[in-house]
This record gives sequence, C-alpha cells and structure tokens, in this order.
Amino acid sequence: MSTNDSTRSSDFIRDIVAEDQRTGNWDGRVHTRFPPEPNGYLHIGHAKSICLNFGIAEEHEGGLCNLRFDDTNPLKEEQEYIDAIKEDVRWLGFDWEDREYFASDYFDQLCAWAVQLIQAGKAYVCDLDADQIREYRGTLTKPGKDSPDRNRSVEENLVLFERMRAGECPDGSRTLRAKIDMAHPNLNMRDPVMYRILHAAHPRTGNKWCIYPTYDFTHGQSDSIERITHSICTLEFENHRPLYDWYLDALEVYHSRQIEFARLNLTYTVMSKRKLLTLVREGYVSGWDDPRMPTICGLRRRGYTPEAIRSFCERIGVAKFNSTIDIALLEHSLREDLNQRAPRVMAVLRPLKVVIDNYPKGQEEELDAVNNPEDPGMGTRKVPFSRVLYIEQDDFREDPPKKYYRLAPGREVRLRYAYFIKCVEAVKDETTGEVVELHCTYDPETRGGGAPDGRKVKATLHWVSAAHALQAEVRLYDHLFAKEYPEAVDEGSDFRANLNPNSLHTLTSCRVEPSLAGAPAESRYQFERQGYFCVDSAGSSDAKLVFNRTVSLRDTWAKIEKTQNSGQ
RNA sequence: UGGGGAAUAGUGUAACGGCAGCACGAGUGACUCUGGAUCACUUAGUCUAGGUUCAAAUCCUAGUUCCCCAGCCA
Repeated sequence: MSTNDSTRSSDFIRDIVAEDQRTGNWDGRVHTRFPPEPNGYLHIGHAKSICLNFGIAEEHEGGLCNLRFDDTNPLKEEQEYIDAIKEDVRWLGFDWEDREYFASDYFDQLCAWAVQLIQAGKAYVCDLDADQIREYRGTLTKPGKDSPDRNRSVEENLVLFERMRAGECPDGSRTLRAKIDMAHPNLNMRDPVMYRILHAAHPRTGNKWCIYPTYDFTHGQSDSIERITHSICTLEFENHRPLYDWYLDALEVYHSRQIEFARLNLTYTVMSKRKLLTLVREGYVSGWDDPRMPTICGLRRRGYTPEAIRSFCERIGVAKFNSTIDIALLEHSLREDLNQRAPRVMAVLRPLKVVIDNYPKGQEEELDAVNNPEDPGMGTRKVPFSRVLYIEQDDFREDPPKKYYRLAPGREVRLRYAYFIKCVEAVKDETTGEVVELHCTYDPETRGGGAPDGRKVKATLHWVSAAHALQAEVRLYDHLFAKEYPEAVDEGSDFRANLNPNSLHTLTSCRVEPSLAGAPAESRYQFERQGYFCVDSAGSSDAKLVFNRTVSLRDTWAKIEKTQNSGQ
C-alpha cells in the first residue's frame, strides 16, 4: 500500500536496469562493479559512483557489485592506494564480499585475446613511435593515414608481438594496435593502441610483464570476464563506447552494456585526482587526509559520517548533465545526520573570564545537562559549576548593537543548565582597552536554568568552569578555495591562485567541559551553539585534545550582523 | 571546421503527449533553556524560433549555448 517504492529515488540508469529486469535481459541478473585506478585516494566524486554501483546492486534481489582495481598502468599505481581505497569503500558502508578483483589478474587472458585478434587479422604490431602515431592519427577534421606496418602478415605480427612480450624491444619502440579504420570520425577508432611496452614493475605482477594493455583493451574484457551486466562509468568514456563494443564483438565474448553518467563537481573545491595530488605534493594541504580535502579520508578526518555522504549522494541524483552541486547541500546532509546523533557538549573557543561575585568562594556543584535533545535516550551528564567561569568572547558586547541578545553591561542572560547571571562590570586592559574579565551576579533561584518567577531572558550562553575545564586545540576550517568555481581562472593563472588563505584557523587556548576527557579519535560532538566537532585522528591525545570543526551550526545572528554591517 | 553528448527556478533533480513537482539555497513568521533543531508560508523555471496536436518540457524542423575526444593515462 505504501508509495515508498514509487517515490524511491530513480534515475535514467536505474530505469534501464529496471527495464532489463522487466524484460528478462541478463537472465534477470544485476551485476555492477566499482573500478578505481589505484593511483590516488578516493574522493566524494567516487562516493557518487560507489553509491550508484553498490546501490543498484543492493536494490535488486541477488544483485552484486564487484570491487575491481583498474591497474593497467604500473607507472602511476601503488599498493598504498589499493589499501586506502579498500578502507574507504568499507568505511562508506559497502561490502564486496569475496569479489575483489584486479585487471592485472586478467593479463594472461588479455594477452591471449590479443593473439586471437592478431590471428583474426584484426590487430597488428606497429613500429611507429608516439610522435608518429599522433601524426598518422590525423585531426578532428582530417582523417588519419594508415601505418606502414598495417598490413604485416599474421605470422610476422605474431613473432613481433611475442618479441615485445619477451622483452626484446625497448619502451615505446612498438605497440600492438587494433586494425579498425584510420578515417573513422571517432578518433578512438583510428587503430587504437592495445598494448604498449613498459619495462616497469607492477605492484601486483612484479616483473612478469613488460607489455601492458591499455584501458580500452582491458576494461570491457574485464567486465566480460566478471559477467557484469551494467558497466557504469563517467561521461568522458562515452566516446570510447564504440571501441568498448568493438573489442567485445571482435572477441565474440560476453558483452556488458556500458552506460555513462555525469561526474560530480562541487563548489569551492576541485575534484580531479591530478589537482588533488598537486595540493598534496606542493604542501598546500597536510596530506590526502587533510580535513579540507574532498577525499573520503579527508572528510572522515573532518568528521563527516558515511551516512551523511550516502544521503548526499542519493539526493544529488544521477544524470548526463555536467553540473556543479552547491557544497551547502553536502553540509546540509551532514548537519541533518549529526543533529540526530552527536552528543552535545559545552566548549569555549575564545575564552572570556567571568567571575560570579556573589557565588561563594570555594563552592562548586554539579548540574544536569542533556546529552541530546533530539534523542532523550542518550541521557544526561553532570557539568561542574563554580565561581570563575569562561564564556565566549563573542557573547559579550560592551556596546550591544541592535538585535544583539547576549551579555552586555547590566544585562541578564542564562548560562545553559546553570543560572541567570547579570553583568555588573567589564574589566578592561588599561593599555589595549580590551575587555579581559567580567564581573557578574547570579540568581540562586534560577538553578538549572529556570526562573521560578517566570521572567525571561533573551539569550542562553554556553560556558565552562575555569577550574574544571580541559585545555584543547580547535581547528576551524573553511572552504579550501575562495572561489565558487576554482577552476575558472584567467589565462596564465591556475586553480592554485584561488586557494582560500583563511581555510584553516587554529585556536590553541580553548576550554572544554571535563566530560570530554579521553574522547576517542574521530568521535563527534556538537559544541553547543557553535557547530559539530570531532577529535582529530592524527594530532589528538589524552594529554592534548585536538578537535576539528566539521561544520558550523546555522548562525542566524551572523546573518543579521552581516546585513546590518552591509546596510551601513 | 569532424564525431559524440547535454540544456527545466539561484543550485541540483523529477515528469516518459494530459495540472511543471521535490530538495538545497534565499526570504517571512511561529516555537524554543542551543540566535541550534522543528514547523508554516513565500520566492523562483521548461535555451531560442517555427511546426504537429484538442493538448508539447516531452514529438518534428531549424538554430543557439555548453561539455567531451587528436595519451603508448584512466
């Protein structure tokens, strides 16, 4: 009776799969694969593909999704990346069970298929070097011309290819090419290279091979071997589909269907592995897992949850239009998730000392605070209160502007879960004029935060007890790039010019409530009224707590203040 | 100038010849011991020009704009 099935998010790829299921194509099977190249870390764009491929498999009875490393280029690929990719896919919550494959597992089969194409007169060894091949290829508007080696005999090709394989030819001296059509309007069909000579050790096959198949000669056949039904990839491979189909047809093997969708772009960041590598290599960030990076490990260290990333991937949809998603949507998905599950805690980032003049010296007490108003099941905790406290510098103004509800001379506010306090004096540094300490009085009747006489205060502030608070470092992050579209640059400049110089602020004298002692790495909290924070997985220890700001809370006051200022 | 794709509110994304809907953003208000959360309301769209049709985002024709392709990268 429910409409859940019909309102379930759909897209043109899911429609194709559903139609295939309806008509009984693929014997009713659904089998996808996620095929990363282990030449870098996974990013949020890969998460879109992971959610798509694993998601579609999960949605169908008996559906499967393989993890397959597309490791055909030993020059760029490393074991470190293989390990990191597996960790990230797992962390996102997907399970490939025992279906962990490598294109390099198929090198023997691929080589045999190459021989088969030679024997069928559909492939030849070409002695042209890279520059010559480019020359012979022609241009977008002009047809190419045939390689002088195009009509070698099958026997000669067989011998030459064997010599390539045996290591008798230097790198780049020859290639194995498919014999298709040098005048084809699609450049990918102008006798594409199937095998190149690369005397390089491969992370998995070591020195077994000195010839390596190209992507085009590998991918479709890998899909075929794994009996993939829907081979989902990004738009730039659309031009390769005719070749994908050509190889599978020429080989007369199981033929998966390639479907292309638009890759993910996000505002205020870059998504290409090459550019991310540049940021890492040139030290603009601390590493692939820098919390400002759009990598999965960076997002994890920043405090993102897999659930938030997955719900984001669901709501952005899948289409063929090249779009750029507003990063606010990612942040929305995050806040939505964290709001439900992050325990609340009080932390003062920029401390301002407050002395409660009429609170007895030496007295302290414990007050009840709720851990998560969204989830009463998370219970309550005790927070210590005493005569000397810290509040946020921002929560006091000597000269409060319009609509500023917080503390000011003579004003009364509530300390969350504690008491109403009234400011009686602001002590200033004589030389700088800066407010360094507040003197307040409290109303003992308001213990716990309620006023028996029903009087109201406009603001509730977070605070910590000076004597009980823990020292902490907090890193505030902003967008990595200052421009919404960092890749849009003037001639002669590049995306690095758009880096945001203020993407990281480190605050070293923060005070957090004592319940945070021993908080484990990656644990997430809401610092009340400020945002979501998580314990840094690299820099934090019991001796020195370090928190990363995951995302701030929506800040209505900041918005008001901003319009007030711009209105002047 | 060859080939392959794509255009729907600010940003994304639905509609499959039959009332252009949803989300985010933005704005307004309510509520609140987080200026949080939540709730309500508002805002704003079919690339252009023709045509077919009772009816077009959808079909046809012509055009415009954007993306991809000239790696022995993937």
